[in-house]
Amino acid sequence: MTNHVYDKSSVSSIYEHALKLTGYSLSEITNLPVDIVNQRNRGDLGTLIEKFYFQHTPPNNSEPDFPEAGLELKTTGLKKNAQGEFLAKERLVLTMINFQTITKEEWNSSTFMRKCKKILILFYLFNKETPVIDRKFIRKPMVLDFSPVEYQLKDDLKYVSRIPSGDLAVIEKDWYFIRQRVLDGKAHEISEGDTFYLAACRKGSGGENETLQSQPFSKEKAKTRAFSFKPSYINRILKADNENYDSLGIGQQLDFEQAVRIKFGKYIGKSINEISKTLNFYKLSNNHKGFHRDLTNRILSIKSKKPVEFEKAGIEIKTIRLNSKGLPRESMSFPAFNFMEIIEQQWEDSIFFSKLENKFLFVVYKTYENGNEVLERVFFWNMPYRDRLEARRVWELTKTRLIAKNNNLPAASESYVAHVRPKGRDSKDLALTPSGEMKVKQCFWLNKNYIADVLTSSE
DNA sequence: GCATGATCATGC
DNA sequence: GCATGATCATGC
Repeated sequence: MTNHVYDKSSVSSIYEHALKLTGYSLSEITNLPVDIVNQRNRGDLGTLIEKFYFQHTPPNNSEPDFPEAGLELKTTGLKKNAQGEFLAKERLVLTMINFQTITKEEWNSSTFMRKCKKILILFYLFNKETPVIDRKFIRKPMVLDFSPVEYQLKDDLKYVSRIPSGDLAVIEKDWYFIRQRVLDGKAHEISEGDTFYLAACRKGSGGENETLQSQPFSKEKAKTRAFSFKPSYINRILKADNENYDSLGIGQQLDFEQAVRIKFGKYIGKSINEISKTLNFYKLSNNHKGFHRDLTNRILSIKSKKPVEFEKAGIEIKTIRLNSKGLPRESMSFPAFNFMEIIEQQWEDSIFFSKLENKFLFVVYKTYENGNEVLERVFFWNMPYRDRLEARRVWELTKTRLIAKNNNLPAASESYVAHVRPKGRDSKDLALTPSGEMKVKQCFWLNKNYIADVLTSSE
């Protein structure tokens, strides 16, 4: 058994103790009681770590797990992507949102800050097949500190990762946005996609058993929610190679909406030709399929694929081109999926799922009858929950058919929201299907009629 | 060489 | 005219 070899009132001592877990799983580094090892559902890894590794019982109130040190402990799963990088498996849930009390709080003295001002994060390698006690902590833990930079007198704690003041401003604004929804009696309309880095995610069982909460300024019951960091934000923390990205300067002085307005404002209503001339960027060839997308990046004056703030917030930039009737010319494509992989996957682990959870920046160009194409409007959008359920249905249909060795995948006529279509370089860009047949790579698409409705309803 | 965002082409 | 199939250019 592990002894109390650390000081519960010291962040650095707790951190040093946590550091010794690196490279090991809980079962490797502690002698767990037999009943825990044999238990089928062993429960939450964070709780087990506190109990059996730290020999610590956290207070059952709004204090952090280690009250004397002011430190909250979190464990979170990582997974490897195709490029071999470790990515957050899911959002990092921080603390429950109390609709009754948040309306009376201010950010600096909020329940959130009281509990989460300093967070010790332990990263383990997620694998569905591996029991939680056998999951290895594959990288050094990290302490995330929400204290404003100016209050830090000395920085001798090398492991502390201070949240940059620009990010802190975004997070604070996100927090106030969520509070405002409750003040407006709209807690039931809150969605994870409303905000940028800090989100109000659903918590507890969904479906029929879901328990709903009352809210102070409306009779409507609202879903239980918790504050969380978006996976995209955790991934930025993990990589921290921000110097390779262009920044829009979003932070204390500038928020996302303002930044977008500043960048695009002067070009709204202008023709492609005019914008092209102003930015000295023209079609690179007669058949430059990505021209509008590339022009959009020029408008944002970025060289990287997207601004670093968009990377952190998980914002996807998509261009939509409308015909003279105001209808999208094309459906909207997503990355090609792997036939053999999808049949093993759960919806929540799919690429399509994570893409649809993202926020989108839609950049809309419209061609008028005289042939003039104009930058029409730019706006942020999130797919409503009910439509994500429909997209899920299409995804599940795809999976089911592939498993049944039926390669007729869902067509646009089968769903209001999404369909499956080829996404290859050419007719030779094939991939193996479960039926054994090679088939041109495919991807999920959002139907153009669906996009048309999204545009109409967001006007 | 390949993933990606996107557009082109065809047949009903 | 539209749904579906096919393919393109770019950038890393």
